[in-house]
Amino acid sequence: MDYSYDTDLEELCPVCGDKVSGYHYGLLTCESCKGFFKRTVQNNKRYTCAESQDCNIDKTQRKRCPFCRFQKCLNVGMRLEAVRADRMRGGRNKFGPMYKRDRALKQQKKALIRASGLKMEATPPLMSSPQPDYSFSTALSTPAPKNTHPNIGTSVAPTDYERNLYASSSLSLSIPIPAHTPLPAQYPAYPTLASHAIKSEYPDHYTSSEHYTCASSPESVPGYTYVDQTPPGLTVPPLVLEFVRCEQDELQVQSKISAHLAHLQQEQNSRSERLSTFGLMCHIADQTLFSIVEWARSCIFFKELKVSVNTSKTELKGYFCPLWSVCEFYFHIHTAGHLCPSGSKSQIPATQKEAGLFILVNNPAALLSLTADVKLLENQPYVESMYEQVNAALLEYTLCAYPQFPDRFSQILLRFPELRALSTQAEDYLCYKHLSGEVPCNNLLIEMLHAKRTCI
DNA sequence: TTAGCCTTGAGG
DNA sequence: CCTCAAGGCTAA
Repeated sequence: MDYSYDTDLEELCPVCGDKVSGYHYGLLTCESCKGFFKRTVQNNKRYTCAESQDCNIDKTQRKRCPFCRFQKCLNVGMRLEAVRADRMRGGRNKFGPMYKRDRALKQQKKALIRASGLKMEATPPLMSSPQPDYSFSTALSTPAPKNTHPNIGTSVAPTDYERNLYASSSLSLSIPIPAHTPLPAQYPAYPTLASHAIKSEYPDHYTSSEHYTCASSPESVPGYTYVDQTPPGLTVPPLVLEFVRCEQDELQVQSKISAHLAHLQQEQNSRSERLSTFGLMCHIADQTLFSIVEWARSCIFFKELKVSVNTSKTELKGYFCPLWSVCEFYFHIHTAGHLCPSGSKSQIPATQKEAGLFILVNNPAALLSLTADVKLLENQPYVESMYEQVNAALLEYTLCAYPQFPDRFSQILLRFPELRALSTQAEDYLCYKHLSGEVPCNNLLIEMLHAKRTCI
């Protein structure tokens, strides 16, 4: 058996890129960053940066600027509260279940990629490439002979940058393994933002609050199963696989949101006039949107379109429409199921099963939702070809993953009008709130809304 | 101060 | 029992 796919997925320390030695203080890191983080927090160390607080941290330079190294530790999501105040050794902390879940997700992803890699060698899956110039392989900058299906598992060597992207996984890895296999599909694909406060294990030197809000309460995570093997008969289209690979690391996204909420909580405590619940929701939505933009930037199609948060407003204008579509799609999926206050009316998805249907194919489906805006784009042929490819991949995937539900694909497509109606409602509501001055300043949501309305 | 290796101990 | 993430130790 060829396990070379494993090395593609081998984890690198998100702080310095060194080899990971296990879960430390909230996520997978190397031994040295673990030690560094521990020393810093335990001894309440304060560093200063000799440069402009944006030093590059990698394996060779990590010793140069402890300030930026610690900053990066926090940014990638290492948890202060995992450092023990009483210095007790051994045992387990409340992050245990979180680590376990993360392991299970990674395992699943690995199995999926490996299985489909092996499959592809045997039988190249179908995929339409109406315009060879814009084929998937072109998007990956690897020339592929005409009429030969590109095999991303073997023919494409990812760049270091891409390797890093692949190394981290899953904002919402939820590629289904067919119905008979027990799967964590019942899990929220996105952290449940329960307002569950856990007590810090360490007296707080870094924030004024004694409590941190945990994005997902680890002890409330229900049981799940490891999936060591992808069931036979499942062929995952390379494109879907590519989406799986470029998904973001769920633990990191989780802890970023958690850190953001802790920060907000702190601000709330010190501010004279507090944010409304709606204002808080806007902040959370903003955080989510940032993650989406990050995802979009790593997505091969958007890479081709050179989407960047740094591109100028005019440049962005053209891309905001599709980007917005993706965002609204994500936003609704993630908010509908997990962020909406209980009792609030959420039209999608109606049942758990449907929730699964949506979440499971969210990336290709998000791209499919571009269709309505295709005409507004400059690089129309490219987008159209991309649409075709995503379409074909999703169709193929649903047919393979759910052979017992041959109309799954059309079911998904049928949901789009509903989604669009919902997002229009959400936009109107947001506009109304914005006009009445209730949306916090510098809100990315509003910025995107503006961009969208001006470009239509 | 760093980072590789060692010891510990709750939870499975 | 075993696992594995905490803290501890120590040579460079």
